[in-house]
Amino acid sequence: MQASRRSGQTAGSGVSLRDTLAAAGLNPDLAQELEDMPHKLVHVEPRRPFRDPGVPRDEVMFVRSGILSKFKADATGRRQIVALRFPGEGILPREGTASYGIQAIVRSEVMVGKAADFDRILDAHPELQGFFRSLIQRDEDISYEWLVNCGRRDSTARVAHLLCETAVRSRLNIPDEPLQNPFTQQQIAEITGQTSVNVNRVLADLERQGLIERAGREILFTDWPEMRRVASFQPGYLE
Amino acid sequence: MQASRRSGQTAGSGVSLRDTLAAAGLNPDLAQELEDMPHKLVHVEPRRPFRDPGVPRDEVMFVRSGILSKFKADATGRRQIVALRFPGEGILPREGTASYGIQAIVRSEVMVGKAADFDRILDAHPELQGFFRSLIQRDEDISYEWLVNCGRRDSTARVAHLLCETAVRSRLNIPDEPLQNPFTQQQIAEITGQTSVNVNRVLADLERQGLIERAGREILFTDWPEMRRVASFQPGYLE
DNA sequence: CGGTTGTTTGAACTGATTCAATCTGTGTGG
DNA sequence: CCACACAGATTGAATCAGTTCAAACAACCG
Repeated sequence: MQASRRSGQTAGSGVSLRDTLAAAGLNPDLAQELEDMPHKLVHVEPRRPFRDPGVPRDEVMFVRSGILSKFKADATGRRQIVALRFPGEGILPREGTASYGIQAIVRSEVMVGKAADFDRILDAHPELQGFFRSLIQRDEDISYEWLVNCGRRDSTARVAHLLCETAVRSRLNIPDEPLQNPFTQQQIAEITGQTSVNVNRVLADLERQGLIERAGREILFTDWPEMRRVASFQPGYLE
Repeated sequence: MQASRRSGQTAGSGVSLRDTLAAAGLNPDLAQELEDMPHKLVHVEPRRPFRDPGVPRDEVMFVRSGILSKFKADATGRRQIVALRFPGEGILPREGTASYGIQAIVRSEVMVGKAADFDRILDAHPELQGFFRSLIQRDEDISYEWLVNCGRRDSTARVAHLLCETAVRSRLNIPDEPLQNPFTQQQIAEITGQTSVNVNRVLADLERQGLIERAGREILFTDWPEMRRVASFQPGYLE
């Protein structure tokens, strides 16, 4: 990672950690120090075990490209995806074991560092705490919004809401730029708490209603205001 | 609050902040310092507006008795409760506005302090950060479990799971001690993402199956192992 | 007593699941 | 270049879990 200090570009493609942190308001020197932390750059293949539930989660992760998912399973083994991490987002280390596992949605590049190294930097710079606290609060807000989504919205709104959130978190220029939909219908089902069969019908519905157009995995938002209304999507919770 | 320094008991009933923090592993001097922070002791009436969504949340809260809920509403106004706070738990301040509102489930005593005062203590004692980080992670784990609950479990399991979690978080001695059920059926519906009518049928079902016995608001777990199985309740996520 | 809030029950309806089959696109090896 | 395998998408029919609407009932309280 040392090479990056001069060029401003780290090895591999994707989002730069330092730039992301700086853009989020962090002191550039601190951002640099975090980027210079010892770490591996891991290429994660989609839908293969990456981190299992119930094991210690003593790593910091930063997504440079692709998408990671946190998932749990109920007693009968049905999977529920409980959180996503887009490029520029990360997963903080935690005490003890994590109840959730981690898998990639699509092929992803992830920086993985040791919790011990991360904590050392955190201890040396108390002003980092407030910064990470507000990142954590955003994640909390997203969880709450997902709970509303699963608990209170009908199947169509749930899928529409996920598409809206995905578009915004992918930093798309909506509605001009099409969304390269990263999810299989099975994954959308695992996020929105339904079956893939129904997701398929809902997507067809959304297209029939003229809210989206699909070409393969590509989704174009042809009526963004109406899409937001159907999804009851208020992007405020994403900041 | 000064009076409490000597007696170890603060004004009003309920859980002591200092004792709770100390029991959670915090240095007793720090626990005392947090307890001595300027604050009001507020009595919150159930199901009346307490804190509205969309306003700044520049307060720390600590629940001494009763139960607080965080709630959101979808576009059509249907409420979803996204988190609960039992005695000994709290709500941390946050930057900007909160997307959720706060209401009491039952009459509650809540210590309410200013974020500025709280942050001052936090800044003076960096070792507090790790402590609060692990509290936040528990809340995150609970959110994730709730997502699994809403997304993947059927109506019976959802209600059963909530009852199990409530019993454990109330620190009951299960199954001997009966749970003084704090929720109306409407509130259970708002937590588990269904209608109060169905909650009523589910509760009747659970009783018919011999998993619980009800007397007014009191619930006795007559077959705790089977109850846990039906709910697929693994209390690990509560620590 | 009347008013309010919460619980219980019934009947009709509907959104989503389940199961199963078919279709499509993509990659692989012969 | 074709045959085959495989993962994902699509469709239909039957079923069912949970909603909706409406009404009755119970408990509590000033």
